[in-house]
Amino acid sequence: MPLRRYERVLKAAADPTRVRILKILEGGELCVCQIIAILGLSQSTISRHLFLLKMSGLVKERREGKWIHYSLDGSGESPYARMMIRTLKGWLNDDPIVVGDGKREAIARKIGPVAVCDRGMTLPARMAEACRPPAKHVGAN
Amino acid sequence: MPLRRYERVLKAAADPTRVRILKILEGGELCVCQIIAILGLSQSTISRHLFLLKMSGLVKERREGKWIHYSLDGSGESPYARMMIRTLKGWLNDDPIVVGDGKREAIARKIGPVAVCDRGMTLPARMAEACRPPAKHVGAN
DNA sequence: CTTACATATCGTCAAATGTCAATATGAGGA
DNA sequence: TCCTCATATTGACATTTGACGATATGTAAG
Repeated sequence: MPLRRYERVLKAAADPTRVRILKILEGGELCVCQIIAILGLSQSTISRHLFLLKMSGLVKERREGKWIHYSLDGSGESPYARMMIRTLKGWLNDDPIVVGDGKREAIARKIGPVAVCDRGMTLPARMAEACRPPAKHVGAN
Repeated sequence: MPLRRYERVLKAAADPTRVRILKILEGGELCVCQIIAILGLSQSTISRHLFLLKMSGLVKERREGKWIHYSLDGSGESPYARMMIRTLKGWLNDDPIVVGDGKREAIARKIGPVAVCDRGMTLPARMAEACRPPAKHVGAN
């Protein structure tokens, strides 16, 4: 039933936190701990969002030892995920929240997953203070 | 704030009832009473959905005396609504619910808004019985 | 087979969402 | 003006959703 599939993809892409995840994944795969550090939300919250994104076919996972790396997918048979991923690349690039995430994404990529996990899934304060930590609930912005 | 605008459009388009409205509007404008008759939901429910669709820029309204006609919009400055409307035209066309709506849509267009309203916002039983009335909550299907 | 650690799942709570019945609004006609 | 009728708005209620802390799972290392 296509409507169900459509609904899952659209609902997955409609949530602000999940779009933020999709946007930072545009730069390539990231491990869960990096995503947690970038968005500043709890580990269980991020895990749940990743699950929903995976169910909709928007992202895929890759195990590497203890770490799990997520990346954009859109290779499934449903056209919805593919279209959303492609379209999103041209959207929201000047949104302040997305820009802030991008800065923290750069830091997380530079220091790598291991360093992020060692730090308890946070980014170095001095490097990250330039870009304010994200609001707990995006809706508040 | 683009993320807000994006969220409003995506959330509007993600709801099954609202997609159904968008799909039947692809055939041209319809008055509220026709939409009520086609979807088989309460008048207040339809009115609320139309409001959300209007706020997101996906539909626009046109008064004509007592009647208000809704049609697809997507002419606003935000690219989100425009893209969604264009993309949706190629999607869900073989979904059973959308197909059923299409049959009732044809009936509603044939007999016109006045006849639909006179009948208390329902379609002629004999003509409509071929296509089962829609489930109250789409999710049940 | 333990320990340590990255991630997933569960339980709970508050907020948002969808639906309906009832009521309000507002335009046309008597 | 008053009535009728198409649509909008409100209030109540159930369901869904997103957040978190606590706990479970599973892999790597010792």
